[in-house]
Amino acid sequence: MVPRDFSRLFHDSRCGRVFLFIGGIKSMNFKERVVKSLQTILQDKLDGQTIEKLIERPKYSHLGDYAFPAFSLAKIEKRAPQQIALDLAKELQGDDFAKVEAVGPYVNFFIKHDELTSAVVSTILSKGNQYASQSESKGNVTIDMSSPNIAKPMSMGHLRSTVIGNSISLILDKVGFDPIKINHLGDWGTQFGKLIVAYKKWGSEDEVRQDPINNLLKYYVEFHEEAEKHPELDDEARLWFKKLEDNDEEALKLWRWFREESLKEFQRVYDILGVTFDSYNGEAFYNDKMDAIVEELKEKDLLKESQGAQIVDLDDLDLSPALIQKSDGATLYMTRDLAAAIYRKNTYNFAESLYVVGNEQSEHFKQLKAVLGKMGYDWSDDIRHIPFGLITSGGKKLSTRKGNIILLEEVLSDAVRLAKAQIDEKNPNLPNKEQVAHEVGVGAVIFHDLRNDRLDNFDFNLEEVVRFEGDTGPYVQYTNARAQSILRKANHTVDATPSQLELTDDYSFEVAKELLKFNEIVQRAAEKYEPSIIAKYAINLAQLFNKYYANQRILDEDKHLNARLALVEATSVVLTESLRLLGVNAPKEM
RNA sequence: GACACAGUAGCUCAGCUGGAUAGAGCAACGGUCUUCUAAACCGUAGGUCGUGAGUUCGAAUCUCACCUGUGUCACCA
Repeated sequence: MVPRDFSRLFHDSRCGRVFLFIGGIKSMNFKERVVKSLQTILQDKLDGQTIEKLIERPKYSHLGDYAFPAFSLAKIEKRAPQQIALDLAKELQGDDFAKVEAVGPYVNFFIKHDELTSAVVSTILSKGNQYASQSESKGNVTIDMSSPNIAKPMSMGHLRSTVIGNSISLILDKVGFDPIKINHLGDWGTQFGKLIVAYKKWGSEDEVRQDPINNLLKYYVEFHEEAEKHPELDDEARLWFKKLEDNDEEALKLWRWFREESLKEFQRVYDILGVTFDSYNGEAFYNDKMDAIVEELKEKDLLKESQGAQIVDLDDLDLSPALIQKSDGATLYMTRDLAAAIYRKNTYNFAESLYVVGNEQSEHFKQLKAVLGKMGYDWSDDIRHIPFGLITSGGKKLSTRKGNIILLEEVLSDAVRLAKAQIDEKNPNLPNKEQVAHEVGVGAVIFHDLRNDRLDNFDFNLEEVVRFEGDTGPYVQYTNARAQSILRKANHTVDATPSQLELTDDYSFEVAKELLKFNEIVQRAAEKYEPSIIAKYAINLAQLFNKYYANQRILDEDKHLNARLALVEATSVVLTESLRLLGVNAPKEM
């Protein structure tokens, strides 16, 4: 096993050979090597940048590790690309590659297995979980995420925002940003008028104390049912919300109580998920900042009256108008988000401001950006809506009002229970069963949510969500646990000198090539705010490692033992780090 | 109706800025545990990439039209 303070040990014991080590790292850029060798031949025809853009990674490994298509040269030279490829391959023979071969119109480059493996593995072992990290500081990024509504239980819908936002924060942190996670709680609005009315009519203090959220929800659903028959209830609700806004003592007291009880329950779910926040400033927090916004809009001559309401006209941008103030003078969602955006800029001076909110609100965020732009804030360009797809149940949209919800906490506890049953069956002597069951069950749910493109809609299906086989979180965790198990059994301190890490078989080579890709994977995930890129990568790496594991004996006492163990260790580092970036734990045993 | 997002194997989905034979997982069928955790591995079967044009040496990928699904479209968030 590699000791924890491995990197220090490495440098101390090998300072005499630092140059050699640096040489190993430099040669990590194999693509560059391909570009350079082509460039020396093609100087007058194509520049380096063009060549680099043309280089691709073949789909099949029998076609090499990098390939150069000769089509664009064919145009320049007016010759058949097949012929050009043949000529190029002939010229490129030499020590730099294991093989350079023309196949049809392509020149295929084969990297030497031992060279690539040892370069990648030594780099990973020396950097540990800092592999693919960037230290350059890129500034603050606020992330608006989770944002459940007070007095309503967290549903699968909130899971998406929470888990995607959390993963994005981890990914951005890895590439050098300072994420600030903001839970913009839905703790204000007319629904509190409804809730107060419902509580006063049908509720009891005892009930709320016993099971706050479920009973508050019950009142809320009941209100909507009754209000269909008795519309005057809505007027009553509006009245109570007005009281709340006017700091009426009874209304405020109830509001505070509902909020406090709700937060306690949310916290329980966040603890299960392992998610923390830097701010819980929700809608209510901006209450006293609304007038200033309305004033500012007025001053900048952006407000217009329309049908009794105050709007900002966005016709010139092909957007429907942004509603700032209702005809009764009350402010709206948009107004609060304007206040929040400005407050966040002033408080955090963000480089980017992200909103992890469902796709159905994309229009709203376009409007928000547009209004901020019209207000003269050039940083409105730094505001980004990170949308995600809808979760449905039985093909229907989830609606708190109609009582059609999937309780997040129930899903999580089901998942943990099933994970526990799995452990009892497969590994009954495992120490720490409860802890591992928790990590595996919750990991399955989180991973399931992150493995697909954010924007994909999906219909909820418990069996699907808590599956432990195939393309799942537990599969990745299991792969890592097997790797760890080997390292435990080996009881061997890995020597990370590049010359001690050379492997030549195809299975290990495929693993090493995948490990090499981690850098650009992290980069792409950060650029696209897309955790699924990491999740897919983790599955891919796990698949390749499992093939290696199934086909090559690792714990054999021969001269390559150290190299094989080093590859296992490096794989475990990257699998663990991939899972961490998704917000999933990687138990060492399961 | 307008706008947005989507349509790839029976099901759930990959397929990066266009490139060589369209890939995984589930489900089905068959094989692999005296050897490093079988939550795994190997094999078989399964596809008019919604439809039709266009751009290109080359299109699942880009453009346009159409069809289908979902969402949004002024006092909810």
